[in-house]
Amino acid sequence: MNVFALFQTRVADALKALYPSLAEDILSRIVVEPPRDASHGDLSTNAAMVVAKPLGKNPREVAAAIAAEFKADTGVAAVEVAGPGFINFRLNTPIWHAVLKSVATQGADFGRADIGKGEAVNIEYVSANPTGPMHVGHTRGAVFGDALASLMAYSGYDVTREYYINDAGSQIDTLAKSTLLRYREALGETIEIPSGFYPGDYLIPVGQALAAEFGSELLEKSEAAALPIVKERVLVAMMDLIRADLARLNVHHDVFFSERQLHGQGGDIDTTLEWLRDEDMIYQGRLEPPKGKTPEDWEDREQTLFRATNYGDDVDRPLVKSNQQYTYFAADIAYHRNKYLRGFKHMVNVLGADHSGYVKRLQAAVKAVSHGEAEIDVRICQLVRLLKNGEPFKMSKRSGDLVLLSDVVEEVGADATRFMLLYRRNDAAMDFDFAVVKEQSRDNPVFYVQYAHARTYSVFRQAAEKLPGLDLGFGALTGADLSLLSSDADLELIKALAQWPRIVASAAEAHEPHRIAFYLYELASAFHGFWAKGNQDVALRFVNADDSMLTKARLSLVAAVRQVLVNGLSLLGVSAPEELS
RNA sequence: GGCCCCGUAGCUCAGUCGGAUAGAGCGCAGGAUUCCUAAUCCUGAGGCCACGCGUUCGAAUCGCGUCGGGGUCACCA
Repeated sequence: MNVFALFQTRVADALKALYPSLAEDILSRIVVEPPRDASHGDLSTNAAMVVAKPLGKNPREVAAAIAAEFKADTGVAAVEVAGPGFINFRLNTPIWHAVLKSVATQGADFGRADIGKGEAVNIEYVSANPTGPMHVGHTRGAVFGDALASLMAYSGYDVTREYYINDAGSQIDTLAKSTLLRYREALGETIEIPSGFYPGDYLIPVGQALAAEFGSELLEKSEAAALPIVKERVLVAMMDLIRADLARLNVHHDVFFSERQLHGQGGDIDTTLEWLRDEDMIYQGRLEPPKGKTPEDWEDREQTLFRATNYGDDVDRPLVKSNQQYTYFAADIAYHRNKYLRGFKHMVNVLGADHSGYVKRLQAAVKAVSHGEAEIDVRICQLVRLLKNGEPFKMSKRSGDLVLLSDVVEEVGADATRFMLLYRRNDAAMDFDFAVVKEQSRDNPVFYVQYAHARTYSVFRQAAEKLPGLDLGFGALTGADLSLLSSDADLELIKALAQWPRIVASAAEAHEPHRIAFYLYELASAFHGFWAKGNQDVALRFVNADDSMLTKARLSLVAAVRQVLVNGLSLLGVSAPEELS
């Protein structure tokens, strides 16, 4: 039950009855939300101000007319016009008790919405090159994409979580060569790793596995013959490594899409370019060097260009390199056409800040290959600066100069890592201080929220102890007399719960999972606040040994808080422990 | 030089498809535990929302410009 959506509809209906000429798209701009100042009431709407202009009427006049429609409503205790034309509603308590009831009956589905209407959305995230283990730079995008996917699935989209494996470029050739060296090392040779190769220890076991599988057989082949075999093995090994790293963070994908399958004669890239040519989206031409500084090896040449400028990009983009291979972008156009042909009209890509220059051409590509039928939202995750006590972070590394994702998870745990990364807007750079994130204290919102959840279990333990005969089962609680929950403190907490569905909807629409994290913090705060009131006022305790009826009602409130905390934490992929150790 | 992101309390950040007196945590000052976990709560101080101009009933939010921080700029992926 979403109280806000309910009144949005009712206000819109009232307006339609009053002014039949109003267009639907104007009505859709009406917002019903809690007023900033709670003393203004429970709900507030800008409806009158939104429609006043198209109607050519005074906002306060319209507001008064709408308000009159609700005067006789039994659910509405008071309705008044305020300020420039806000309409404020104060609701009667049975509505809030109905919300509480619906949390119990809907359970994990309380907050689930159907804004996606079952439409397919493809969310691509991580897509790190399979050349080694995941490092911290990948972590934010991984967590963000994963949480966004959960959020959109919860909001009625048919979500596919996808990982694009960049397994076709020259980096992969270098990876194979590096692995071949490790293979020779495993056979007893002393090797030296040239600069430009991948020096990481993680290739040693791959070399050993090759030695175990092939003995010295590969040495007898030419490098050209051996490399493809090595490449197959090392790609599998690297993807296993990456999947294992992601699993540590509780990040998962449905589809791993290989770039290599797009290449080759008659492959998707060929057919896509042919199609683009037929559509006159490709031409042979020259590019201007970038303004400001010309690259030293700039070569003015005629090349195959995609008309990206026709679709909002700043320049047309090359599709074929000077060595006649396809550019990365050519493959990416084919890839996104493939997504479109698989039925995705909604796509989301989660990219790192270093790819922000890539956004426009990606949007251009999607627009072109779908004739404008598909849309792609590119979410950029800004850089994360690693700190320890305010100092730039260094730690012992197992490979290269990079701090690994697995190091971070080992150091602070998956829950804290995920929550902290999701407790920031994705498009703002952030600091990640290990000392703060590790500290299980008030500084750390993840423990604050988990503590609130654990406290709900504590309440039930207490109830079982103090009222041994009391039935605390689900059936008993749904039968509780909720009208006993009439204090301001009770209602305040229920109203916090009532926010959940609209928070989910707004977060899903905006593709902003951090709103979930902030809401959970607020709900936890409301719950901790209620708890503290019980210290002052016995009547506000959850457990009252001499009043089992009130206790039951309060316990159903506690159960509802727990349910919403669980619903939110599970969207974020953060655990909800019954006790903090 | 072009493009993208950011600039809000001492610090870290919410709030931004225009809405009422701009919020939270930390830090600072003070207070709460005979009673459900004080890993908690309550009170207080603290702001030209970087700056200027504009759009209108109304701007932290939208537009233009300036300043400051970060990212990025054919033939890498």
